[in-house]
Amino acid sequence: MKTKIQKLPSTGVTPTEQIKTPFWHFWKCDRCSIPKEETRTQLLNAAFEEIHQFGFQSASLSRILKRTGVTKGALYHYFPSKTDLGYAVLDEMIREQMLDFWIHPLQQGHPIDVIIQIIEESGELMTLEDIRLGCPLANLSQEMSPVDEGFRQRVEAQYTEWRSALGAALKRGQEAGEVTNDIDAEATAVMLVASLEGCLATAKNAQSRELLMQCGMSLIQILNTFRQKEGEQL
Amino acid sequence: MKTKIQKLPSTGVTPTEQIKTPFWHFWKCDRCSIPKEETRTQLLNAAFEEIHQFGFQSASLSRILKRTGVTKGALYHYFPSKTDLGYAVLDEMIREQMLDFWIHPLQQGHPIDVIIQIIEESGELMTLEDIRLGCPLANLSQEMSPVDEGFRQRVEAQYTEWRSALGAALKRGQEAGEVTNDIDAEATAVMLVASLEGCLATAKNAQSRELLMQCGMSLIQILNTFRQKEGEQL
DNA sequence: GCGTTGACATACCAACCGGTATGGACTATA
DNA sequence: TATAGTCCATACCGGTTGGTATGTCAACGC
Repeated sequence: MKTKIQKLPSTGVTPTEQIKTPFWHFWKCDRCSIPKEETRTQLLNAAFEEIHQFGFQSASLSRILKRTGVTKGALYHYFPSKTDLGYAVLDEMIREQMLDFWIHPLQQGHPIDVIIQIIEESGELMTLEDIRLGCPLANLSQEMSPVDEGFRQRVEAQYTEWRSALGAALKRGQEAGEVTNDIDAEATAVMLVASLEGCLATAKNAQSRELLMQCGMSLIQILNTFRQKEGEQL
Repeated sequence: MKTKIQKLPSTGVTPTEQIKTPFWHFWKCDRCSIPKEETRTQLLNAAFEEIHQFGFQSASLSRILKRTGVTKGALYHYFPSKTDLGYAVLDEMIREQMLDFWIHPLQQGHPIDVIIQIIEESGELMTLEDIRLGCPLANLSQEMSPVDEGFRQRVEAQYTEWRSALGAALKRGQEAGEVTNDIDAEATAVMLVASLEGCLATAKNAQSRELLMQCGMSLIQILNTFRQKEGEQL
């Protein structure tokens, strides 16, 4: 059984600032759960930020080294190449947040309620900077999928996991009589992920929270049409 | 009044191959309407392809020059910088196809029918290569919006135009009693563009036509719920 | 004929890129 | 105490980048 991060008792102090960051915000991994800040972790964090800002191909190793104060020798001690550094960011940092943010919450509760809640919360909590930089997974996907097969497959694995979790939740909802049988759970999951990422991309280019909210609201409206109407359980 | 490209009388010869390429296919501008292949046009075409493949930042001027056989002197004669070359691709090539593909068709007909038709046609007509490379507008948006304000604004202008055209069409449909008044035309337009680009991005990373179709079908299903039900015109 | 202009061509540049070779400090083990 | 392995640090490398300075040459105006 996996332990999940819970809301801490209000001590008045914000602890790791990792608590209130949902939705497309799911990647906000910065300095999350640092056992000790070893060189590798530092590099991973800096690489994440660099890639998030400039994309992978335009990410500069020397800039990463400058940020961290780490030397090139150290970097190439831990990672055989720039590409592998990118893979590590994808596998270790981005994936972790995806799990916390979507996969785990989707495992229980009324699926439509859960999804809507994640959307609403996150729409409010995202900073403009978050909006401006966009979803790291989507960024890497768009940039790297035609260029590097390794990236493509890793990203695809994460999207597949996301879609599966959504699809399973919807199907569970259908069996529980909470979700209409009019929809194909799997196809709807595909569409939902696409639309969510599309909303993020839209807001990113517009650098507009308003557009993000508007887009989210339309999605929520659609989600509500997926509810099983009262009195027509099979 | 603008003249539109029509289906040519069937002479058995494919004329400019520009005819059957709808939907997210809308950018397929390659060698479209060449008055004479002057150097500038050649550069523009090659730059488009290079950027489409590698993204703008990783697009290589020397590779563009190699492809075209044009020299660097010529390039810098027509374009003051790499960035301006990118702007030109955006403004002259991508925009043209956006107009042909979405803006103009949306100006008449039953809006929902028109949208569905574009989706269906294009889902079938896209090649795997098209899917793999994704929508050039979305690519540039994702890559450049956080990095270069000039790109961001130009891309945003095109998205705004697209959304406006969709929103206007939906509103027209509402007034004509074809589209339900339950939806907010503008918000729905925002969501539609987001979802369309999301579908494309999904299929791009998966390199899967099947996923594209699945995603498109879900969207079409949603679009159909926007139809005004019979007998409840106000 | 003569100067100007547009349309290139050639050569060159500093900056930066990812990557590597070498070596040294420290630690754990034999 | 010798040896091996980990964890880096420094110096260096060839290749590529976007950009520029200079030159050429035909066309055109006068």
